[in-house]
Amino acid sequence: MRYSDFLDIIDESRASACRQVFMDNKGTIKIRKEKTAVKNFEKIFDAVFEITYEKGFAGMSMRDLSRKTGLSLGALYPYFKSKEELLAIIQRHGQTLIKDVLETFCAKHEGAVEKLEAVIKAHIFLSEKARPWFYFMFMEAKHLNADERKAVLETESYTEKVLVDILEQGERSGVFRKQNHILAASIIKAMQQEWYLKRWKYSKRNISVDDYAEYVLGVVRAFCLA
Amino acid sequence: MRYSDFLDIIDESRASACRQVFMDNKGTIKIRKEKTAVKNFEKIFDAVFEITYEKGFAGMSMRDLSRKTGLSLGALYPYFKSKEELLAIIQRHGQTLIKDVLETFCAKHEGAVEKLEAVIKAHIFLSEKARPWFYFMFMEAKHLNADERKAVLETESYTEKVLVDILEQGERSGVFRKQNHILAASIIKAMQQEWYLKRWKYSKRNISVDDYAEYVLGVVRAFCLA
DNA sequence: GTCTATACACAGATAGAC
DNA sequence: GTCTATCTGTGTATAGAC
Repeated sequence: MRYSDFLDIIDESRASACRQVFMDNKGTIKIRKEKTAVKNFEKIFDAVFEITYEKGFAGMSMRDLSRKTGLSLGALYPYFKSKEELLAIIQRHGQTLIKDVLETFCAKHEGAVEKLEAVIKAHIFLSEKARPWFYFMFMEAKHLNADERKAVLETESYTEKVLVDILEQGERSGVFRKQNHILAASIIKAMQQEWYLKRWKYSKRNISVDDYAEYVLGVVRAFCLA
Repeated sequence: MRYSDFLDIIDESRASACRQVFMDNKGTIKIRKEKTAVKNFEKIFDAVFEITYEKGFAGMSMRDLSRKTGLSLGALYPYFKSKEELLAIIQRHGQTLIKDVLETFCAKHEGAVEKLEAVIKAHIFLSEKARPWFYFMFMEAKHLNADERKAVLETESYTEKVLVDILEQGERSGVFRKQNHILAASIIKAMQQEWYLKRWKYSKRNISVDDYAEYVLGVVRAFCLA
């Protein structure tokens, strides 16, 4: 699977993400018209990611956000009831995104080797497609309140468990070697994370997401295959 | 080399770090007595790391810092002329720490394999010894001004280059296989980073720094050795 | 839905007594 | 060296006109 194949399979666009956010938060969002909401959420999220990449979420003032989106301070609040809530909205959507994609690609294969490769690549490709979202989720998780933070840890455990289960399945069927699968899964996750945390390094060096994903799979084969 | 051996070789303690900071910043620090300065810098750094781990550096107010250190607001400023300067002091010291340790352990070996293993372990062990420092450096680099930020990127390039040079040396002497050494170095750095970014995961699971370092070396051998 | 104007809490930083 | 008191700017959030 290459990145272009991945894009054909999942239809993840900025607009669809914003529509999803609108549906999931109808309770707190004061805006009634979907079209308006989607259009402005696009502006808002883009602005949040851009400003936050520079100075962090805590360092972003609502005035910064107002300036960058072109919406006034007063016009922002109908979209989220507080700055804290805005953070939570972004984090929650990111988590469902990850879970949905992993489930989709897990279900596509039976054999452990194929399943592992699909799941690893899907995660890297999703983080490429929604790079600012992933970067934001990682860097700003600490600013969530206790409950939301717990949800992040649960997603973290979930994605690790997906990998561990596949590795165990492969050990039983003899394709993967016997080893500490938790450590193996952690290393895999570390390599996936590298892609969206240090993206600038790879852009500068013309290393594409396909290059990177293939390299990671080579490493994984080297230390997992029996 | 095990973690305990590493500790015998480098004499890195909280007090020695604070003494170094005091010496390196005599120009801006208003306190004259070394003993006082070291004692309070220990309190200050501990407090910064603890508060920042919870809410980030931008989210830490000087009043938070005052409360946690037990020093009044007015008593803090003689130690650094602004909050921004406090951030820079911590980042600068962290960078010299990394460079010094890498140089020390690079010089200890001739062969590429031994050199690579020593350098990888030294970095992981240093990040274990100064864990909060490393975590802080990574998470708060974005709040530096342009010049200090450039210095961080240079340290990043430097540590990567150390690895690439060793991999190339080993390729020439036939012990490492021919491959994209930049990607190899990046993956190694990603695994090192994992240790201090997700430390809680490993504490919870009773995986020691020696366990982790050995596992990483196993992975490295699997995809680097000829 | 979006605007302007504003409430009021809290930030970083300093002055000057001890 | 460290304290308390305070200056001044900026933060989030809301009210009410359009």
